[in-house]
Amino acid sequence: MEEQILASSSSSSSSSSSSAVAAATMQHDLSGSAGSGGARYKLVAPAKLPISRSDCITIPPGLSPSSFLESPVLLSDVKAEPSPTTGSLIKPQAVHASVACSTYSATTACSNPFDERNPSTFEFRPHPRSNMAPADLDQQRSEQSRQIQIQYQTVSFNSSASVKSEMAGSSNVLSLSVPVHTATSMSSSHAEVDAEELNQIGNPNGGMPSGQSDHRGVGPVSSEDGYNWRKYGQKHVKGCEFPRSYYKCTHPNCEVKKLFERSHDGQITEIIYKGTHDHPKPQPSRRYSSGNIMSGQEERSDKISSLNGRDGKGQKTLYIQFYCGVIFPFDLRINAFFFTILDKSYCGYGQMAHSIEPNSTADISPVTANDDNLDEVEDDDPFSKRRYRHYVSILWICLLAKDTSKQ
DNA sequence: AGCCTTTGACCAGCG
DNA sequence: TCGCTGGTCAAAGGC
Repeated sequence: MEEQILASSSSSSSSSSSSAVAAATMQHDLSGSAGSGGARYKLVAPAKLPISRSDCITIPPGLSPSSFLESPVLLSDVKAEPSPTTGSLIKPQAVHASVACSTYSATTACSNPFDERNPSTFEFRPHPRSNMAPADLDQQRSEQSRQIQIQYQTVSFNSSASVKSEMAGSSNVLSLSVPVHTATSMSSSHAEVDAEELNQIGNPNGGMPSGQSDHRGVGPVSSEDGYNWRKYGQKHVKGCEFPRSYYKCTHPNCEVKKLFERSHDGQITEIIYKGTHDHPKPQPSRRYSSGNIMSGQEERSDKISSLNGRDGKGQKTLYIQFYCGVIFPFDLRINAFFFTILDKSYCGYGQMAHSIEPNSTADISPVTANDDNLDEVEDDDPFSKRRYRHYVSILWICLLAKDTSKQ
């Protein structure tokens, strides 16, 4: 099998490209961080990216992701909904392109509105339209000292569809390094890569099966790229600070392998994919088993029900997962929008830890797009301009939270 | 029972 | 041939 490392260190051309970027800018620079004492990562610049910032949908200054919640959305079942990126619809080229562009800009929007200076972390600012009671707001203000924070997990951008096609043409091996700021209290800091859409795109946690440094059996430590992987070896490679783990795709006759290096604190420092899946992603057989995908209704209700949980210390830990998607008025005949999740990894996965007094009645209500917008979708006039005013809109969804407190 | 991780041993390529 | 290295195998054990 011809194998070749793509996106390996640093092609100068990529570093000069403004679009190349994302991944590069999110990489921790290893070479110069020897004295930092922090996590060190191999610098693996992305391959040349065919997309450029200017070509993409851009988010005007001052516009927060929450603004996109104005977009109409049909989100009864995100997973099942046919859409250009779920693979259940044949995607017109134009639409495909817009997905790729939106992907990029969405990523940009993810970091910028929260903290442009530090793409790795941002503060979570509850949406003003959230159904938080005034008392809750007061409490929220009073607790600024323990402000809700989300550790934002950055991932490489070379997982755009455009990149995929370029990569697929030249090699079936992808190597990338991803700095991942994992939530220390949860093994499931994960970003997800739609591997079926993006084929072989590395994802830190994403592809992370239960690693040896994970707490086995605790939390979703699954193959977040949608495929199932089995670890078949681990080796400490010379020159590498951390051991390298070897994984195989568990699908019969699938020869795809992936390697990744993981630091002691759980951070993924390098991922290498070898081969290409010649099979669709397996259906998740159980929660967290593969890609932690459940039906939208099921997942939401599950997370909603968990919102009120607290641990023994009165600490309430919420895990908020951001989704970013594109809405396509794909089929006017059936009066339906198709919401396509662009991949959570583009948007980040964050942990929000929020302290709530045991006796407090304050509960944080999730900022959901679907709640606000379903009514809009149910507009009487199926062809109203209002309905389709956002022909292609980026939508941010805060898909509720997961509480890790013991029930 | 099945699937997974762990881990030492084994194998192949290379200088 | 030998030693080194990266990759893989497979038994054992956990979940």
